[in-house]
Amino acid sequence: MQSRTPAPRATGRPRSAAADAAILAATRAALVELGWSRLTLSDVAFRAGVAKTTLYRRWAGKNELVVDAVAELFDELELPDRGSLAADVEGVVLQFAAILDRPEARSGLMGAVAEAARDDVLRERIRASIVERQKRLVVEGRARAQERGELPYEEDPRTAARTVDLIFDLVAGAVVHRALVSSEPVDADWAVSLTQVLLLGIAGAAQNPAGSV
Amino acid sequence: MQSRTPAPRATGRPRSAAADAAILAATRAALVELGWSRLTLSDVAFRAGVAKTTLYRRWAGKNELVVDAVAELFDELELPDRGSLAADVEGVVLQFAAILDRPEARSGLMGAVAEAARDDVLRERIRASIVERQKRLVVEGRARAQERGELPYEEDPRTAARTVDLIFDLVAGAVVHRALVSSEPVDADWAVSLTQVLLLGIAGAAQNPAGSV
DNA sequence: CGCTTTCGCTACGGGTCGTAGCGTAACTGT
DNA sequence: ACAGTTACGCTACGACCCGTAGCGAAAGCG
Repeated sequence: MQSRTPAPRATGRPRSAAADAAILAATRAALVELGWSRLTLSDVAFRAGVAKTTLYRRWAGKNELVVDAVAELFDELELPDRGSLAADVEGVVLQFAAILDRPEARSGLMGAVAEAARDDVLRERIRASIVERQKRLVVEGRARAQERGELPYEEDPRTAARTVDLIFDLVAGAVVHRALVSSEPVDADWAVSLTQVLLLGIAGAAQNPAGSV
Repeated sequence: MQSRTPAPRATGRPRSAAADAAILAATRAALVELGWSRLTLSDVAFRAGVAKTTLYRRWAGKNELVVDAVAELFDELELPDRGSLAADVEGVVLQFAAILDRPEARSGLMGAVAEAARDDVLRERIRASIVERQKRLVVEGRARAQERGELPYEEDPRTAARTVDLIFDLVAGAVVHRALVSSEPVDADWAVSLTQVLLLGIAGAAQNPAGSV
């Protein structure tokens, strides 16, 4: 979320926090109207009502700016206790899908990931500000399921971390792939089917025909 | 794979098939060296040894060109019979990961998906030439597992198609997300863990500690 | 009230875009 | 063999955006 200022100096004129918010909002608006490739920093600066040079003082370039602008979208993800692991998974899947339905998330997220293929610093920035922000939901839901007795406890913290990572990539990856690559809708039915496979496995899900409507 | 020529005319000078191959190869080379954003059509034309105008005669723009260039990468995916559903899944996951390890696939695929957020035609092109090309592997592996008795047959073709789509998005999405978003390695251990969750579900995989090494 | 940093503004060279125009090359049908 | 048709290579063009530099003014701190 932080622009890239290493340390806020104690002296001199402070940076306008309002400008930061305006710039990030303008970036999202530009993503909606123009998409990734046509988005220009000149345009963002105009929309935000700041000078173009101010933008370059805070962000190294388009990639970093968009990552920060998109990362904020995932702040609205929550995980209310819906009573069961299955219900929790279905809920978060639909929430996540709603975010990915917004054009600023689609083009911004994928554009940033594309650029990260050749930029180690950007890749780490994505991992820190987007991936970690979402992964907390898995940790939370998992702990809750363990309290309910729906999932076993894992003693070794390394094994536990690996499980969390796996579940996260499975769920988030499936939703992203379905919505953005396969271009098919993530609706309630699909969320139910996904959850069944996740909890029971492929064969188990086929026996229980709840996903077939 | 086809450029965009609606119908090959019977008269006049035919288009050079060699030029097509050279252009697509040059596109991949440019993706490796420059990435998505710095790739220019002028550069691709120079690498391929053709005039820039030739490029614009065959493809509408960068997006379409890259989709075609990247789609060819997935032709090398195969599904040899490894004896069990689990082994088949693990094998294809590692194959898929090997492709996604190549920089031309990383930046090209994600860049195209990013642009597809605001381009219906491009989205359909991705679906047709990349998604469908991969989905055949799921259909094949599934049929094989049904013959082995590892998976139940589904009579309703609509239900069956939905299952295939779900499994495809789960596996492909998980691999893509792990490799490109989470930026963590897709190795044999992870492939085993993924397969276990897919076949047995989360709880079932935790009981069988094969993925913990 | 000096010191420091940010901000808005203007201007600049450099690069890419996508297209137009022309002469030439390649292939087809009569 | 010849006319018809299409693809190709080449050059040139205006338009746009990039990222930076330089300036005076504004906003905090001691």
